[in-house]
Amino acid sequence: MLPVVTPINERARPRRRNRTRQRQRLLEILRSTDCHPTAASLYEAVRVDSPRLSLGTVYRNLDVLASDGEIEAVPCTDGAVRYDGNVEPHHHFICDRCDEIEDLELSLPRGLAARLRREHGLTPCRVRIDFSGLCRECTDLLPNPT
Amino acid sequence: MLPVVTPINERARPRRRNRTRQRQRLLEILRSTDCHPTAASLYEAVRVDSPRLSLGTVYRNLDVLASDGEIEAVPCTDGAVRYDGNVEPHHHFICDRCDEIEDLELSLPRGLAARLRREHGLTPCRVRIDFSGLCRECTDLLPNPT
DNA sequence: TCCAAAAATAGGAATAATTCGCAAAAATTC
DNA sequence: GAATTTTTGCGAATTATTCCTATTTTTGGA
Repeated sequence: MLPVVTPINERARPRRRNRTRQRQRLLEILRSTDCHPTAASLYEAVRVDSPRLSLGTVYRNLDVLASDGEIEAVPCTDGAVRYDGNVEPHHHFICDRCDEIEDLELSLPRGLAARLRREHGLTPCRVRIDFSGLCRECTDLLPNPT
Repeated sequence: MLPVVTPINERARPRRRNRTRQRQRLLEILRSTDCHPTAASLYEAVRVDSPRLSLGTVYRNLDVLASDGEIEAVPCTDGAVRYDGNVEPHHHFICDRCDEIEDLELSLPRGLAARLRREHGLTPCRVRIDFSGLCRECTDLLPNPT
């Protein structure tokens, strides 16, 4: 049984965050790329400079960053979780063949949230739209339809 | 390095599928509920009648059913994968608090696929829109905003 | 109805992904 | 720079999923 929702003033106690080298570095990497790395590949990347970094720290920091809204976790169709340093509202295109994720700046129907609340009684906080199919490169690899 | 895309006529060799009790039962359960169970809870459910069912069989069959288009795998924000017996085009609302998934029949902007192809060179096969936030029940549990 | 071939299963081992616990180290506050 | 709090590294534990293989089930044909 789930607990009753914690009152706003008691939850998310604004615990102080120290600025650590490790967390800083992860954020840096995520912000400097268009890719959507997994925890494991971030681990590899940071370890080049800081071989003592532990995998647990990577996971811990990705959680922290995500819940602070500094990054976004992207669950993929295959169950993998990837991370995105782009927190501007946007959506994704996930390639069925090479699993690459591409950011999509797509205008979306306004008023969708209002409609959900009005017609369904739901309170949406996030909308995630993932298109999947073939990216440009993989489309080009397909045998030409005759 | 990924292999070149297999030509259409060579792939998905129509391997014969036997009709097994186990797979049948999983499909039955998924079709008879609005819930979006995990592999583990399906395992529990089937084991009530068939205690010899193995978890590997559940996973194998969920994969088979999904790739045959009989069910749909729904990757959630927390990384969990849930399964959906409803394969009609629809979207989901995932509650941030109780993790329940609700199907949403929502009309979506037509021509989105065409636009993606035209403007981005992408070939979308599926569009998955997941809204998340609070479901009706969890909205009601929130302390009243003053 | 019985047989042979192919597909699927149970069961368990193996792997992968993620979380946890805790002592030591680092960051922050004063 | 000492006290306090947060974070880390490390390894162990957990969870989710896949893989392996001998056995069983299903199926289509004789």
